[in-house]
Amino acid sequence: MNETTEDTADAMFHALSDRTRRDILRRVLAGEHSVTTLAAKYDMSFAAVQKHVAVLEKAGLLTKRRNGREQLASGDVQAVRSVASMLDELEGVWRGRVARIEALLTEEN
Amino acid sequence: MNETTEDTADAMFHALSDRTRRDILRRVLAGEHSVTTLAAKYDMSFAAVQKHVAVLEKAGLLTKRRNGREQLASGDVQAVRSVASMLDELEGVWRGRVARIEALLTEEN
DNA sequence: ACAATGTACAACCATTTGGTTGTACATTGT
DNA sequence: ACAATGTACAACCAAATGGTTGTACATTGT
Repeated sequence: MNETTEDTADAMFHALSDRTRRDILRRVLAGEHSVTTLAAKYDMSFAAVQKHVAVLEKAGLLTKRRNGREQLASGDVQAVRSVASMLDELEGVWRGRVARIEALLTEEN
Repeated sequence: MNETTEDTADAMFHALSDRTRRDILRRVLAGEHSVTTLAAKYDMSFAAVQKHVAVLEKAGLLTKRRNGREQLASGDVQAVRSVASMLDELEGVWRGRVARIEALLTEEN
């Protein structure tokens, strides 16, 4: 678990901790959307939505590509999976606990 | 996706967005630890660690049980799995995108 | 050439976060 | 009875967060 990994974990979980950002991520995982198109869906300023997109982008959960004057955002499923695998690691720790308890119980003495 | 679900998602992802809290969660998933035992592991005040434990508890990722004057904290693997399933849902959205593209490509016309 | 569109970013503001110290209180051990 | 231990919580503080408005700038359409 190096430092960089923890930094990106911080960024990813933080990005996912806001419901507007999770909703944006759902939309861009389903297909490309321009920032303006996304902004139209929410009851807040364009700048606010643009910031949310930037947070998702910094966390690596979303990428943008230029198309004329539009910025098309797309969800990065690989990044989503990497978050899932962090949780798997946690579940693995728990399984270790259970395994140790089992070992104690079946120990012959 | 009701309101309460989004609230707990907010709380869980937020709780996971701090490396100290993820570390605490790892420890308590591996086995019960008192708050004081946990606090000893980190270079910060007892109160700070106690707050982190409270955040994890509020998010439902950890439960406490009293044992004399100690509070023994234990990780809730079910909660961890529920976070994982939220990510699965997101991945499902992405798979839907791919499926739609595939359908378009194999469409006969 | 110029207006309209799409984006980025700065400056600002209220609230939340992550830390601190100090205090209070219950349980335990002597 | 009293000291030590384990916990909770309030009050405080600096920094980050999530929102706003305003400005600047590139691209497109007429």
